[in-house]
Amino acid sequence: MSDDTKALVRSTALRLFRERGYAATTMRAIAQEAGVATGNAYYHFASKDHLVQELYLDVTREHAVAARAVLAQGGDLTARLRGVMLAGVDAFAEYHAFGAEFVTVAIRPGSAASPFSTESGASRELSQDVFRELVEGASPAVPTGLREELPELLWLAQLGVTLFWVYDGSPDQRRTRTLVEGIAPLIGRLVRLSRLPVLRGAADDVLALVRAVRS
Amino acid sequence: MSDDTKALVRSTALRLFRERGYAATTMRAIAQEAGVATGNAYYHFASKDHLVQELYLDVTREHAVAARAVLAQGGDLTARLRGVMLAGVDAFAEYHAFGAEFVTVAIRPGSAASPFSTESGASRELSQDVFRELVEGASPAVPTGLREELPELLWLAQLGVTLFWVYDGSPDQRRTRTLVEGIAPLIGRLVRLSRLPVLRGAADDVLALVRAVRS
DNA sequence: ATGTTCAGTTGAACGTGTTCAACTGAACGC
DNA sequence: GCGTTCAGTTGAACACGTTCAACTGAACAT
Repeated sequence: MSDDTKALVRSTALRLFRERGYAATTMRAIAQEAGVATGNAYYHFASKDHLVQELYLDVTREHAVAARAVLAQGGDLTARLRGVMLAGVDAFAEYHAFGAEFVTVAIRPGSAASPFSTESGASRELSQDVFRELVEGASPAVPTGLREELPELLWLAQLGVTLFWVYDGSPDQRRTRTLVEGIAPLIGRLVRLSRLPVLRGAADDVLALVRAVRS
Repeated sequence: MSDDTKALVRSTALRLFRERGYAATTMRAIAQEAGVATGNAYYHFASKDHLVQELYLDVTREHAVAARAVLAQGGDLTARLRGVMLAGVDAFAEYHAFGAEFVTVAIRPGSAASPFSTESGASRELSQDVFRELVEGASPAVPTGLREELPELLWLAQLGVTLFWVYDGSPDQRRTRTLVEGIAPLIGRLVRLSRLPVLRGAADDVLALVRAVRS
């Protein structure tokens, strides 16, 4: 049946991606391993990028589950951000050997696997929801002025951390973990300070900039 | 002569990149247009990425010249940062249609064209020197604690702005310019505030983080 | 003159992602 | 039964980046 074939191609592709990475996994190998013709894989998935996109969806789902477990424990913004970001590093760890390749594919603006693409909508929503929960459930509560924009900013920060992770050659991605350990309290502190008169202006500028740039 | 051939391949490639973009410029087309065999192009340049790298070097040089003209006018950190970044947007503007492709190539960690690669050393040094001048020549002077790390941070910020620029579909890259107009005074303000007791801790954290993460 | 070397050059060949005209067979209408 | 349709499937074909064994010819040694 068609649906079976599609699922078979999908799972075969994901397995090979995990085993061999992106470049070393050829469309011919995927098709052969799945027992179908190359053209058939293309009937079900428009391109190799669309298959990678499926991998992202898997990983994002894993991360969302792990992140929700962290968020269930409560905590302040710093603790929650730290937990969610570290859960991300853990969820991605399995793929670090090929992470560079995959992020490369993801960052290509035209790519289906780009975090900003229409095709990635599902992963993106899933991931942004986690950050929304992160912000909304934090106690003490995040200042109201920031509550609306912060989730998206944190999601972007997570993308930045992931970009750093790609280039991180240290064992077990220690440097990325160090970055997270440093950046979470830093963001937490800045959010707290944003209510102070001296920083009020800067905070407003950030928000105004985000809004101006988005439209 | 060999050097002539190399220069010819180089200039032909750069012309075609400018005219057609990265993907649409094939190695065969470069070779044919230059009147040499395909293999000959590979004798002089290890890969297509290495040819793109030559384009980056050109653009970086243009940007450095424009940036130095801006810096010669003096000014405070905000004005200088704004000027240098806007000069960057202008220098890159010609390539915006294909910018996405090129940055994609650049960001691939293994790529010769990556801003962090050994091969890009020349462009990187050139560009980082500009930001060092930017910081050192600013008046009022940048706080001593920041003076050492800030140039590299600003260089990274420029990379971030460039990444944004890639995705910026607005006419004349208005949104990127808005981003620069907003982010320059923001950075300027934060640097000024970093001396205040309330922010002193956060500023130290940022520097400690940068150093911890770099090693 | 003749032989030797080797940087420079050639173009066919390889494996890749992707396309596409052709084929298959189950489902459906009559 | 029979014809028609079309989602699903096939594998050869295309253009690409890249490799490489073979060739060229100027420079030099004998």
